[in-house]
Amino acid sequence: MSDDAITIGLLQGLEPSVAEDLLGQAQRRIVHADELLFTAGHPARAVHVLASGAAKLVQATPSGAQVIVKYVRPGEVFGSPALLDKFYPTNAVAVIECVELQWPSQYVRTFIDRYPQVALNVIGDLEARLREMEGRLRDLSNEPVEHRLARAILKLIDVFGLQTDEGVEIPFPVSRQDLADLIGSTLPTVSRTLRAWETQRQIKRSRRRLVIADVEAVAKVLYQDTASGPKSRRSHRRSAGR
Amino acid sequence: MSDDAITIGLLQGLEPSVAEDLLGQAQRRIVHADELLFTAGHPARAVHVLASGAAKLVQATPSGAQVIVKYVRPGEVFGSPALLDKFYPTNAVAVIECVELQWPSQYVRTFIDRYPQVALNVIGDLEARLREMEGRLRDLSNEPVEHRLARAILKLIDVFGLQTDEGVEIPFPVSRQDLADLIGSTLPTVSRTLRAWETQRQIKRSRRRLVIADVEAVAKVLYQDTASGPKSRRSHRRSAGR
DNA sequence: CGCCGAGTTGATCAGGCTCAACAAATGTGG
DNA sequence: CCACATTTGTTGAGCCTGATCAACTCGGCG
Repeated sequence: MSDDAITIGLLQGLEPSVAEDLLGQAQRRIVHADELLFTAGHPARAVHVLASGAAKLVQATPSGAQVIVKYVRPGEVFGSPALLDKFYPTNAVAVIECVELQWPSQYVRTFIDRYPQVALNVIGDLEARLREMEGRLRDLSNEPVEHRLARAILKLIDVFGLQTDEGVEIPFPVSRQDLADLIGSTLPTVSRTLRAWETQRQIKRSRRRLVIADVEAVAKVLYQDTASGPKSRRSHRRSAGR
Repeated sequence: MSDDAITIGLLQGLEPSVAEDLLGQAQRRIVHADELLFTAGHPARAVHVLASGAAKLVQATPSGAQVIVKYVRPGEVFGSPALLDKFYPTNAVAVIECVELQWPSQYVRTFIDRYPQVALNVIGDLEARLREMEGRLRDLSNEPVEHRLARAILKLIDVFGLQTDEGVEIPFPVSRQDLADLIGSTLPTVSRTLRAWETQRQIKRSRRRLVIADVEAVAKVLYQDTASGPKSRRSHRRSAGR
């Protein structure tokens, strides 16, 4: 590939020459941090993939609150509503400088007609997102804030984490508000929880970046309740299993 | 079509003869109420569509709680992980007697190669589900139980509602526990809320079915807080936009 | 060096979960 | 067809997590 070292899901399983061809057709664009890649409600005219950087898909609620639907990593397809001539359902915001590839939806559709594998690749990405959303729904329904926060951070590590000498770093700014929007909580609550972990040396912050010194310790939050009482709450939600 | 009056999303946009062909290849099966259509964790070998009836996709959490990921209506594709040789991520339970069509994943894939429109149809269904999940995530993050319940019921009406002389009926049993699992709440809370509406004549129950006498009244819950104080809570979640 | 947005932290309070006991409805057997 | 068993729904009391409000601190940037 004549490109970055990322693997573009959209092109998987295609003959190298074909992939090359499709890649050549892409519109390439640089988007700076905090700029919009696309806007909720606008007609979706193109299918998007990041070549580098990272972006978040954000939905604003009528009441002014925000929900971060997803952090997009390089290689992942987003904006696929374009294939159906729908509208973008979210804002896409670059969290650091990105290189973005775009294909006009019309073009992708004709490409799919010739190489249906492309459609399967899109289906794969959508399925993965659906699984992820199901998981988040489950968490939001049943888990306390502390667990949801731990999961969110572990997920960020898994997807974006870079090993440094200080620990694993998330290579873009993630504010407390971002984390709150990600787990359906509030800034003060996230701050408190995170602060506790910070004093326990599990996590720190260096120049606007999140650095996780002890990933295992964060994971452990999910199993043993951190400190307080040994009484597990929220147990009796359903008396008998089917 | 040689079939029920439902429209199968999977076959949209295909030549009638082609659709007929694919339909003929389907494995047809009757599933009784409360029986499993497929089981979470098992390898997904087929793509599914309901010809009639209704099913729920249910995930069990380790702690024994359940989450209803989705109610499936006739014509909708489910079990699409099969296309990628994955595992079913949920249980699928018939909520009333269903007629189910199945296509072996292998077969669907070859069919997609010939008629890529089928893949686009799957993508359409997946996108719709993703939008739905995003909405639920938003609700779960920001809305009180009462609103979530109203939304869930309105959605059920929209998808499955049948007009009767008593009002709009959901044509299969929906327990309080089901509703709780759907909105991420608990049986007692749902019961209380629903009871309040029942005494206000917005909703009743007749032989295990939910009957909504006054749909507008339920919708109104979303705008004006039902009874209590006129003070809207959860307003200050985010001070300034953007 | 002082400003400004982001983060910290305390105090307060309430939505809704938990526990628990009772009532209603559905199903079963005599 | 009625009595009992089992499941589902109702309702009360109490409490806890986490939201809200608000004041203050920190850190980066002009």
